[in-house]
Amino acid sequence: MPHPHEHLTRSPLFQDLAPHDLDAVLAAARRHAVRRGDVLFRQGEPAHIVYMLTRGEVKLTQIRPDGREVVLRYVGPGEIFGGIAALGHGEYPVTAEVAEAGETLTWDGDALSRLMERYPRIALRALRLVIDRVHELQERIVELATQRVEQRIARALLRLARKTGRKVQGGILIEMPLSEEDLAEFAGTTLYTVSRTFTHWEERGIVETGRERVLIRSPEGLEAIAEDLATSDNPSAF
Amino acid sequence: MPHPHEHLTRSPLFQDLAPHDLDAVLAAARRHAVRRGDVLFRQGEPAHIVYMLTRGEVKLTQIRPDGREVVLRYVGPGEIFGGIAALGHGEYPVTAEVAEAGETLTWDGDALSRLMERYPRIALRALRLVIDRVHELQERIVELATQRVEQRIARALLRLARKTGRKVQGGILIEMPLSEEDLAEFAGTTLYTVSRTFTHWEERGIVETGRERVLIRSPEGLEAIAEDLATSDNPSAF
DNA sequence: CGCTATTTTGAGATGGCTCAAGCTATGTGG
DNA sequence: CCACATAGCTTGAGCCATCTCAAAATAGCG
Repeated sequence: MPHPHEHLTRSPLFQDLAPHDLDAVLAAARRHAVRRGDVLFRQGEPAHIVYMLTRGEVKLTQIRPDGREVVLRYVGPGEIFGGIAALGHGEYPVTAEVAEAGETLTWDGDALSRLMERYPRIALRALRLVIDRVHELQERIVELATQRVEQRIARALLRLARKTGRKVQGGILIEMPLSEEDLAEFAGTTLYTVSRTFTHWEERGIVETGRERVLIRSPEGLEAIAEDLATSDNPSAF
Repeated sequence: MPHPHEHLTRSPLFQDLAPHDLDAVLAAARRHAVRRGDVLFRQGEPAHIVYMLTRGEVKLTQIRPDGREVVLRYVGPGEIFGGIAALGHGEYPVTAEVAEAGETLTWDGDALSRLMERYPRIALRALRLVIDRVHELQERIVELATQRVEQRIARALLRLARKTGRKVQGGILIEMPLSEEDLAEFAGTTLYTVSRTFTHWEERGIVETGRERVLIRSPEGLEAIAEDLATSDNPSAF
């Protein structure tokens, strides 16, 4: 096994802890392999456990009474999730489904609370992390309230690219199975509109898509759409 | 002057501190009267100061490049704001404007950080508060992504009623000047649609509105609309 | 090699926005 | 105290971006 602190130091949450204290944190954690499709917890369940993803990809969704699903966040390696509930109120506000196989570290919520009282820096770090999430969520609210679907899809893609994109020759590949329906639920639209948008973009050479696969050929083109700049190459399109 | 801890104990942030420690916190704070229209800070300014509102009402908005404004939150007495930025990154992500005159307590962000290291419970409390905000923001994202304008307006009103509503005979009065434009920016729509919606609701006896004034006559009616229950009294309306 | 999940495309309906214009309180200065 | 200005509210007409529903094409998977 590699250095046991490897995964922990990767997370901002534990960044300014001394190695000795990291041991204490690690000792309280458990390790689990997770597979695509696994549901780690469901919206409404009592929240006891805090997760950290070390490999893979997890999708956090909320399901409405009418069955419509909204993706609130894609979680990548090094990120914490579920903690937000386990430290706050009693229930998970979202459902966590594994989008790509990987591995998690888990803590008992109470144990983590105690660690935080002992190591206030963890609490402060956690606070900063959650604050970043607030900013991100606020940004999405503003987007949903003011932007058109095409711009929102562009932004959703760029966000995913930043998180799980890998540079390959010819563009940036989103390294996780991402269906058009997933993307629609992330951008707050329908799979039909995503499909049509992709068709247009493909004609303009901005993306290349396949079954659950997206390759961004022109990040600049996407940015331009996201920022609502006049798209000089074809102003009348759309 | 009344008991000096009065305002502090009102805030959940300092709830489980001993009186002696409260003194330390209060010593680091400054008090200011604020008037309607005052801008406490603007989006993009470097964030040094954390605010707590003890009286009045403050509106937090984000303004888009195109000039459109989105209301992200109404802050009522006892609530903290700005802290989210002062503890995290360097800039305020929103603009804070006083919607109703009142009074603030302010701290220097660094000073509060130090208080948190000294009293980890404050950090944990803060974490819980921010977590609550995350839940609220997530809820709004789901709303914006899935609900119709009428439902969103209903929910926006109910949220405001919970925060600043006062029971009067005949209903619940929102105790702050609230224009239809404000409400539109809060619900993610236009003032025209809000006006039309109010007209319908008024005909159905659900609300009573005046210049910057909203009285909710039938909270149940509003809830029904918010939950998208079939409105039995007039299913074909709208 | 057939089954199922994913994607595409068409046609049609519509919710909500935009723009334009008039209306009505509220406050202000003469 | 009145008349005028201003901010807020209402209403109409038209449009169009996006959703809905239906159906076919495609691509993996077992």
